[in-house]
Amino acid sequence: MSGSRGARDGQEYSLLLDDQLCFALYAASRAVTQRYRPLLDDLGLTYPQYLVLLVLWEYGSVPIKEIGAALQLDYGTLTPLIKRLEAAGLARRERRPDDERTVLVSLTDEGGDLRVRARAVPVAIGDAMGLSPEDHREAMRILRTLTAQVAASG
Amino acid sequence: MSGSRGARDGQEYSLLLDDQLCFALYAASRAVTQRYRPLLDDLGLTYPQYLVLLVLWEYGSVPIKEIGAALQLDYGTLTPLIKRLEAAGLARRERRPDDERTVLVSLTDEGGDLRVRARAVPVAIGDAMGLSPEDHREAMRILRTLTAQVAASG
DNA sequence: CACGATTACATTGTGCACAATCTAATCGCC
DNA sequence: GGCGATTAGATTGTGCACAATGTAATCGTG
Repeated sequence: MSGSRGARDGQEYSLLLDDQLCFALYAASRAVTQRYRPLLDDLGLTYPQYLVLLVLWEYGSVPIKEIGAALQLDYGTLTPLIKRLEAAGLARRERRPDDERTVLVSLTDEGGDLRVRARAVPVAIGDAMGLSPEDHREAMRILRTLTAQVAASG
Repeated sequence: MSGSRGARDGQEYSLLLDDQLCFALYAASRAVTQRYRPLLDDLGLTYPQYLVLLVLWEYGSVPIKEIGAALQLDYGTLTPLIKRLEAAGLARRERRPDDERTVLVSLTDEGGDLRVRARAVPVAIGDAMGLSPEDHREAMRILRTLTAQVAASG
């Protein structure tokens, strides 16, 4: 199991796959995304598209930059993604009149209506994760700490 | 088994981005991968390529199927990835003589040598995550629980 | 041994992620 | 008003992820 390896604060860092929190994180993230897939397929969405709609449902009309800030995604990801939402008739893109650099993304009626059908999604996912309320809270706390630390250490 | 959950035992599932553990997980995973990038760039690797090398360093000569089982990745991801490792001179691909269906992946000398330089990577990442030993253990436990539950609920 | 089923892998196509580079609109400052 | 710097966004290219489909080798059973 744990031999002589890099250590700090009594923690050991090996090159063994199963020892790595990073891999556990990466695997968990992909497993959850896969669990989302059949649910989101029914809505005609991918997981990142669903995330963009969460932002739009919450805030209404939003510049792409703010969507990127909320989701930590860049234009290279968002520009084509939002164009696909537009092609699907769920979102609209329009330049802000008083600043033509900014593209405001807003919901069509169809995109707004999807919110009702999406209500069941987080419930189903929360259920599938099968964590106790305490573990759920702990996971949120640790992941936020980790994300903040990792971002700050760059 | 823990039974049904939903909003039922005191947890609430909203459509608000910040409430969602799934998003925290997704964001944390990408943040960690980004933190890996500069470290792995020095080795000429991407994160998934690094994961494949972890498996090879640990087990030596491995069929693609087993690499996929260890990393939970399919052939569509692994076939081109391993071909890039081969093109970089780090890995070799050869058919198993007694079963020509199987492709055994093994390390070149150069791929083996990279292990020494990679030792510093998990240490740096563990350091950047900045979790206490207790939180680190808790995170591993919760993520494994979550991954197992989510996979089983499909 | 024949032959359908299975297995291991490859290929194709779509959609993220993200770095690097580019364009056009706006702002700051004189 | 003129002009360099900044800002918002688009584009291009590489590399995952993963579904769907295809192919060749092997196995199982009669």
